[in-house]
Amino acid sequence: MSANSRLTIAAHALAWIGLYQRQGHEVATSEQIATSANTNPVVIRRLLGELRRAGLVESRRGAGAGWSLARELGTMTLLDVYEAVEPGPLFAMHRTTPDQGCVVGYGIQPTMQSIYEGIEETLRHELARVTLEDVLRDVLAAPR
Amino acid sequence: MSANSRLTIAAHALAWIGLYQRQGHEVATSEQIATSANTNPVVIRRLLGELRRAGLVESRRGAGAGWSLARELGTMTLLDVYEAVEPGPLFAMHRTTPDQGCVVGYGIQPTMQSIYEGIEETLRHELARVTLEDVLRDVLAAPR
DNA sequence: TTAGTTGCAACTTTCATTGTTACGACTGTG
DNA sequence: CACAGTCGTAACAATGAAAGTTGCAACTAA
Repeated sequence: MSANSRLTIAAHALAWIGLYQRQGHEVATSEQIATSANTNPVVIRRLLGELRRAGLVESRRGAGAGWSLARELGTMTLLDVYEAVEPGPLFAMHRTTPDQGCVVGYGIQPTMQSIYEGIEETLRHELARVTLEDVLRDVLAAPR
Repeated sequence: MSANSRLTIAAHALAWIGLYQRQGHEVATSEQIATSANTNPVVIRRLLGELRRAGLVESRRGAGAGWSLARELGTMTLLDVYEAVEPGPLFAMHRTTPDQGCVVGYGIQPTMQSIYEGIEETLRHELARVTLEDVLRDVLAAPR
């Protein structure tokens, strides 16, 4: 599966902003976050832009600009983040329509679709059980 | 998420072979399955090759060659298929190592890793609940 | 006014999957 | 034994998504 790292990077960014704010800073810049995540600031801005549309963060422009949390980390779950940054479904159907004249080709897509929907629902429940507060706590608890 | 269709196509192929055998045929060819799935026979042979390594199907060479099930559909779950055809993890880490000098950069990977492992375990349980017999039954029950 | 940062478009790079072609290996049938 | 049909597999092209990069206009605190 060609997994992408969007969820991971988004969680990283949120935890970073949250910690930075707890240290007394107002806003964090995409440059700082990109340095921590070892990637390009534009990648971070794109991701945070999606999180802003989902109401998880806010941005300020101009000098002394940057990003801040729109809600407490404890009220944000990985499901919120997942829905903000992951567009498509977990499993894909055939890239081309299967032979509709064949019994299997005809019935396979609705069948798999319904199975996949159930599985994705379970996945959502799992993601909803973890808050970003949990993530930050675990991050800080990592042994040095 | 760039979902791929390997699990879907593999389930399609297994259901097709299973149904074909119930109609009294010994083996199914990659050509026939490819026609039903509307793809290339080599794609099917590659996938079935992975399923053979996992002990789900058998192949016969020479004239009158083709593929047959190694086990009953009722004893095969989507988890068996998933493990046979999906190599990587569901979610990826950063593509480059995050800044190990940063507290978040240092702790984020172990943290997310452990969360993802729990989620994948749940996913496996869900996949294990569905047999290929279930899939074929649903496929045949699709309204015309 | 200036410096620092976001917002965003456009493009390139990278990578996995899928699709395609080609051909040797194998084996049942006549 | 020759032949036809199919698998097994390598090599390569095509496709598409994500990530990385560059450039610059817009904005705003100082």
